[in-house]
Amino acid sequence: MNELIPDLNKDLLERGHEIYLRHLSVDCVIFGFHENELKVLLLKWKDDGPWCLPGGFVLKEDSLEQSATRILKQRTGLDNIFLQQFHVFSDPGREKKKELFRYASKGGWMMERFVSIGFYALVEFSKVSPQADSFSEDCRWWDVDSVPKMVFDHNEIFQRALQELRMSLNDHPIGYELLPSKFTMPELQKLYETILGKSLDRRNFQKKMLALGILERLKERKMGGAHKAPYLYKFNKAKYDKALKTGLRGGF
Amino acid sequence: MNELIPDLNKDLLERGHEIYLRHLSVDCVIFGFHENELKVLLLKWKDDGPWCLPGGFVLKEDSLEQSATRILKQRTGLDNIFLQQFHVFSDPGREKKKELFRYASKGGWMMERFVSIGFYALVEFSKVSPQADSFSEDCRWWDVDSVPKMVFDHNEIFQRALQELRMSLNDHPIGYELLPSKFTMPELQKLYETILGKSLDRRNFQKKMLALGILERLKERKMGGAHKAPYLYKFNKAKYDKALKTGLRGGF
DNA sequence: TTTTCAATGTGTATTTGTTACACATACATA
DNA sequence: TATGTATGTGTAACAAATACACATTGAAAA
Repeated sequence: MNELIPDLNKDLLERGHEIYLRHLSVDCVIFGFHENELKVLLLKWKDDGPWCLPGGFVLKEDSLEQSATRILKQRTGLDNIFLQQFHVFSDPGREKKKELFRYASKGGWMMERFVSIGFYALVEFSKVSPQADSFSEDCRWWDVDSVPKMVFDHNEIFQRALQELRMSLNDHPIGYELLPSKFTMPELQKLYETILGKSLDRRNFQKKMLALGILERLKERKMGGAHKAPYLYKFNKAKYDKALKTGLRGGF
Repeated sequence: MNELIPDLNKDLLERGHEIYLRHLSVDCVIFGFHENELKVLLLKWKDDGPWCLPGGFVLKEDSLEQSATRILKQRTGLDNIFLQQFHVFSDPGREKKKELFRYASKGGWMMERFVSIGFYALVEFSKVSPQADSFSEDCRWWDVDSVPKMVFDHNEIFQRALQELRMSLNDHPIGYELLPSKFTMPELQKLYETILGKSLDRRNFQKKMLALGILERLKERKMGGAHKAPYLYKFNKAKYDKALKTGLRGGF
């Protein structure tokens, strides 16, 4: 439980409007990469409730980004997470069967309509310790290819996040937030293949990545594997950040 | 005045929360193209108030897209406008000097904090008849290179919209909404050059555009110019729409 | 009527980037 | 010590982007 932000309880569910902006929620699609699989962190509501995206509300004095950061801190224990606003979900009928949510009373603020801002986050899998809140009985990683049916429009939000992530891959570098600081070229390639959902040519991938000029090869090699030891690489953070801002591909 | 949606008046400004979602607004960056210049449609508040982006609020039963569509209909008279959600502006301090807005009383809902969803719209200049509302004394097109200082963070919203438009140009076709149905290749090129803010090679531009396979050359030529008459083209709408959805550039 | 001018239509060589593919190397295991 | 498999590297074929030149046309000027 975070001592600064009171965790939600039944009372707060009804009086949330005293500290949160009405009608606004934030849903986070938290991506991680582990054992060559792209993962997403999901919560499960108590009493055998449905799975859902980690989400929360917007404090009256916070921006959306601050709110998302707070929510991510609660679920992952991490600060300084890569965050990207990607879409606002505002279909008036998006919250189907909300009345079944047993923690909200009929007239409470939570039963009002919510417009939700979708963020996706990229985190280093090994640094995350999934944390459930007082409404959740479980919080764990799912493979992106087999996420369960979720509440409301959360499957749609997740799919949209994945689509945005894929598209951004063509113009922006990725990996710094998802991989450990030292990694091998095959690991980086697996990350790309996993996000894109298709396999790439090993040699051409290496050429392309190196041509971006954001990688530095270390003198070490990764030992312990059953085969030839691959080189370790790290990102040149300055060049990586510049590529994040300016984009990679020229176009017109 | 729209008969379905009551125009705002002083009373409604204070009781807006009865029909609108609190804390939520929509701001629209409406782009048009005229005489080889990219234009944006701005409003000016009455009594020599500041310039601002056309905006409005979200009816309790509407999605953001429906709200933006309604606002655009009011300002331009047009239906079926190309609309693109691009960013949410939620800095708690974004509405500087809001207390100077003389139409809102101190305790009224409008003086509460607003989070604004930015949309950009592309419209055919010649079809638009700019319409002020009861709060505005002027509504007109500005060249994107010389927009005036606007209220709150509206200059930032505008710049962000322009940036998003530029970036989308690399992956998505543009022109259908901004040009008349028949246009010449030089006109299309001018549109690209204006949005990108740089000049392009005439011959290579033509090759690239034709290679996209979304254009059809007509047998007519555009007569009346002082020089050789250029061919007229039109978009193949089906292929254009497909390219809008799937994107143009392969990437990985 | 003829000439001139400026913008349009079209083609080609060069450079750059992408794709496809093959062989040598090295580490752990057997 | 031999083996298998993943890694490191190079090159030819192909496609795309760029740079650049000359012929054509219509209006306007001479």
